[in-house]
Amino acid sequence: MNPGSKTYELALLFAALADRTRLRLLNLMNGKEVCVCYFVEILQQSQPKISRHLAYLRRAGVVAARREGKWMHYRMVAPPHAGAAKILRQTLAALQGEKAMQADLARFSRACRRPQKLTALEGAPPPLPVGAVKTCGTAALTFRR
Amino acid sequence: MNPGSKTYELALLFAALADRTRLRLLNLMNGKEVCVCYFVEILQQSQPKISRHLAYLRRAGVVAARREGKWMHYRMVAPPHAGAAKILRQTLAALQGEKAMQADLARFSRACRRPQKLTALEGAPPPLPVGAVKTCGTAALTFRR
DNA sequence: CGATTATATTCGGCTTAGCGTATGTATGCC
DNA sequence: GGCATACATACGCTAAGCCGAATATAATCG
Repeated sequence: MNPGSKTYELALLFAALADRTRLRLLNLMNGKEVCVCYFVEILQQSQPKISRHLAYLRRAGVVAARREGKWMHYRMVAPPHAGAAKILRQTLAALQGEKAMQADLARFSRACRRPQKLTALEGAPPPLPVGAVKTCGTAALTFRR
Repeated sequence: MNPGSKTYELALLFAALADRTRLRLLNLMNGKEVCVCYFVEILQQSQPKISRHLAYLRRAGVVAARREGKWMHYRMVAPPHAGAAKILRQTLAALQGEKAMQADLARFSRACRRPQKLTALEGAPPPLPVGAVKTCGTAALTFRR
């Protein structure tokens, strides 16, 4: 299959990436599968707002969701288009250079280390590296650190 | 200077790329400086529409313009952010795989070879490879805001 | 000067995005 | 069943994008 012959709309990927909140979400999902409650806690944004942006990413085919009881886990999905996947990888790499993104990740690992300090995360399932969970078909993405 | 420490908004670049017409324009500008009349002719879109999208790209800092008499030439400019520049390059490379983009380029070179066949391009300055034109620093533009 | 050419901007309408708020839905627990 | 939790979606709003049509600007030409 020639990856260039597919009529994949690159513009749709860019529309999905054209929002700061969504970039922050993707940065947090880089390499792991994350529960929604973590996004709400780390980004300090309202739950409906987080959920709406996750839905946007899901409709754009950039992420996939998995239910585990009450909780929903989100992970990145490799775009079928090779060029799009490369752009996404490049984007994640660029985000890692931003101080705000690094701060998000720092808050994230802090929350993971001491979930008891955040009552909002009591009993919440911890994030797992992508691949550690059976994802029933949809390919997950592993971006290098 | 750490390229990642700058507060460059990646989301703005993605917003600029999140439109099919603008991607086509960028694809045509890849490596050369192009006169607006060529865009109108190749894309077969109205002149105001082309001009508006070029203005969008200009405001996003992705392209720059140079006036030559009646004509305006547009060229791409490298984003100051290293990661953004990489993403832009990657995007251009991905576009080259699309058949529609290849068709645009084919129409382009055909128009360049026989400008007399297209009365709309009679006397229009031909596109030039980037670097072949003196761009006079930043003073190339005289747009009112 | 006026006329023409090339390009830019404005205007009005339509569509969509993004937000806060409220409400719906799915699951688990008693 | 009833209730709580975790998340998703609908609603109403404002802002912005995109478009065609009309108009403005800038340079050239006679």
